Amino acid sequence: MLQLNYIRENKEEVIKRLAVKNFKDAESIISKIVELDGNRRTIQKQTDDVKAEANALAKQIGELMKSGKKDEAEGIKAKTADLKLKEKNFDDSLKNVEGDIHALLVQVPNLPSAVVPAGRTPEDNVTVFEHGDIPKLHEGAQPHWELAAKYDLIDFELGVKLTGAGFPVYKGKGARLQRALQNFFLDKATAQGYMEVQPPVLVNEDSGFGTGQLPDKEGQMYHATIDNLYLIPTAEVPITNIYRDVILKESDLPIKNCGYTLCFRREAGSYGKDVRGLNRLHQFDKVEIVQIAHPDKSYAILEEMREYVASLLKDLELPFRTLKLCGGDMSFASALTYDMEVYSTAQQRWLEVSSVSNFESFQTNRLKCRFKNADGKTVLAHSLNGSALAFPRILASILENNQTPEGIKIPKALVPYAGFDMIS
RNA sequence: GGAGAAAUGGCAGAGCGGUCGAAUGCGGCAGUCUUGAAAACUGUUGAAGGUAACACUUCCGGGGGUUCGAAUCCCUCUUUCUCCGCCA
Repeated sequence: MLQLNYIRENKEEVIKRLAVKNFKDAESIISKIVELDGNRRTIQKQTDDVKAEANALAKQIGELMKSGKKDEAEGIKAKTADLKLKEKNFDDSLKNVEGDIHALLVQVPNLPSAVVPAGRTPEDNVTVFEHGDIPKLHEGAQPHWELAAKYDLIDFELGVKLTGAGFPVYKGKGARLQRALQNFFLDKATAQGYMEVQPPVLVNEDSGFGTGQLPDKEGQMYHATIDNLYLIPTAEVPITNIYRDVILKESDLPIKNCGYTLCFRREAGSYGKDVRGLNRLHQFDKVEIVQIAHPDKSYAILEEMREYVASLLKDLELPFRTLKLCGGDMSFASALTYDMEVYSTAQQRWLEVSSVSNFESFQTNRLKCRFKNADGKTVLAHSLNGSALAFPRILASILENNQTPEGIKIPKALVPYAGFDMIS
C-alpha cells in the first residue's frame, strides 16, 4: 500500500509511474484519493475541535461535582447534548471517508522503481544475465513427466485419485530427491546468514492483507471457510507477517529469514502444456528467503539476493538466465523483480524457478513494520523476498537435462543429500 | 468440546467512573562521577493523526454500548491460564 502522504505530495509523479505498470485507472483513482484525503483532513479538524470542547466541559463538570456545585454542573451538562450529537455525526463521516480512502488505496499497485523497463508482456522483460550451456541430449530424450513414469519417481494419476490434478505423489527416489532439495536449500541459506523458521501454512486474514494477497487476490488462495483461514501461496506470507506491527531497532536490520514450506495455489484458469507434469501445480515445495531491510540498503540487498539464487543454480549445474521484469509483468506489490529461469532441454523452453523482489515500503506500510532511525523517528522498513528455490521445475530440469541412455545423473552438489548419484 | 480466571507501555506490575497516556520496578538512551568499566546518582524513554511550530484529537486485547465523562461499568469476539473430556 502506498503512503497517503507520498501520494498527496507527488500526485503527478505517482500517476506517471503507475502507467509503467499499466495500471489503467491511475488518473481517476489517485485524483479521487487526493480529493478524499483533503475532505478527511477537514472533517478531522472539525471532529477534533468538537471533541476538545466536549472534553473541556466534561472536565469542568468533574471539578464542579467535586466541589459540590451540583446545580452549575447540571447547567453545563445541558450544553453537552448538542455537542454529543455533532460529535457522533463527525465521527461517522470521518469513518466513512477513511473507509473510502482505504478501499481505493488497497487497489493501487506499488510504484515500479526507476530502472523497471516499460512493457506489457513477458516478451518485454530484459535478460540481464545468462549462465551455462544448454546440454545436447541423446536421441529419444524425454520430458520429465515421461522420465518420472519410466523410473517411477512421480505418480500424477495417483495424486488425481487422492486429491485432484496438480497434486502429484512423489515416490522412492523422487521423494528422496525432494527431501534432498529441502535440506540442500536450507543448508545453503543458513550458511548465507538466513535464520531458518518453520511457519504455519494456514494464515488468517490479517496476514493475507499484510503481504498484499487480500483483499483483491483471494481467488488465488485456498480458503478454509469454516475457520476463515487461508492456505499460503508462498512462505513469504507467514514469514513476512512475523514483522507485522513490529517496531525494530535500526541495529536489527537487515533481518534475514529463510523457511521451507508447502505452497498452495489455486491457479484458476490455467490449462494446456503449461500445466503438464511439474510445470504448474496446486501444491508444491519451496524454500523462501525474506529480508527486512533499511530503505537505503534494499536495492543492494536485492542484488545480493539475486546473486545468491544464481549461485544455487550454478551449484545444481543448471543453465539459466536472469530477467528484469517489465512493468506489466511485475506483481502488484513489487517495485523491482528479477525472475530466474532454467532451461528445460526436453521441453525446449525456459521455466521460471525463482522470483526475487524488492517491495520497498509497500508491504511494510500494510504490515506496520517499522524501525527507529538514528534521529529517533519511526520509519517504514523495506521488505524483500525470493524463492531459493521452488522445487518442481528444478526437479523437472534436473531430470530432463541430466538424462542419458543409462539413466539420470544427479548433480554433484545434491549427491550427499540424495544418497545416490544415478537414477536408473 | 464443558467449567472457571485473566488480558494495561520493551518486560514486570499498580490503577476509587473525573486533572490517567497511565504509579512503581526492571530494561533502553543521555549525563555526572571514574584512567576505563561496574556501582551510585540525575534526567529521559510508546504509537497514530494534526500543526511552520505549538495547540488539539485518538489508542490500556478487537468491536459495540451506558455516561456530561470509561483503563475502570455492561454486551460481544479473540487470545492466554487453570480444571475436566478427547488426542498425535
